[in-house]
Amino acid sequence: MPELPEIAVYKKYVDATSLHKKITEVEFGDELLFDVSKKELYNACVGKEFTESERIGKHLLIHVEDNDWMSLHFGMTGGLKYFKDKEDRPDYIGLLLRFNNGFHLAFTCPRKFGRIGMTERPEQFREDKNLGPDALEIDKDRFVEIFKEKRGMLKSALMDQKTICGIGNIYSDEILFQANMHPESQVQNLSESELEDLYDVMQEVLSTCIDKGAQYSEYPDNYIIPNREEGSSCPKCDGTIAKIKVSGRSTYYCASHQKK
DNA sequence: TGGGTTGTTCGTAC
DNA sequence: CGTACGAACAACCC
Repeated sequence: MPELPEIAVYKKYVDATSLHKKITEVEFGDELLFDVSKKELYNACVGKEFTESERIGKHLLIHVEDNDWMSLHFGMTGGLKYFKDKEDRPDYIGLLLRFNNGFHLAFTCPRKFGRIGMTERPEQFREDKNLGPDALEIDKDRFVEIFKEKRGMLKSALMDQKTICGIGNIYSDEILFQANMHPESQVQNLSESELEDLYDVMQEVLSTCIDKGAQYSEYPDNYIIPNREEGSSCPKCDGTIAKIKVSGRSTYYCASHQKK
């Protein structure tokens, strides 16, 4: 379920399992490559090690020793699995790397919206993808500056990857729920102090969710994510969760404590 | 069975 | 140029 917190957890996972081991084989499953051929990717990786990784928004970049960075985008259903035994091999593999210790790293993606590429360096990638500052790394002043210039609906702005990157449908709902703000509020109507509050809540939600390993079941009791269902009772007040469409996406909020 | 789904991108309209 | 909307992508899940 890949938005910023999930990718942050994938980064930790890659760092803990897959760095500094020689890659001995690369296998391709479902076609997820863009701007790189199988041959290029294969030649870039075999005989090399991963040295470090970086997260930019919902993208994970992994540096190949003496070479470029592999870029992973997880779409709606992408995931990673590090495994050794055949019976642990996951389904829906898009890319499979074998290491010299007998383990494998699989990039899985049942719905095939994931993308794998290569890029020279992270900053280049950010420019090419037209990504705004990362939601977790941006500082408060810059956030306020950017949002003061924005128009349109608050939820759309939070989800717009070129405004800030990393937040998608699920976490924008959570941030607005915790900030007591309506998803359809117009950004230009927010005061500077409201933008500062929004920033603080955004940091709090993202870091909490990363701390919890992006496991919904571990999230605080007053989060909407585990209660993201029309008609369920609000975990923060005595309201009821409503469902609307914003930016074409299903949006859940509490009309009692999230006012426009 | 059909509708819904955590993401991105495109065309179109304003 | 920035924003809004719908459709498309693919396949699983209930």
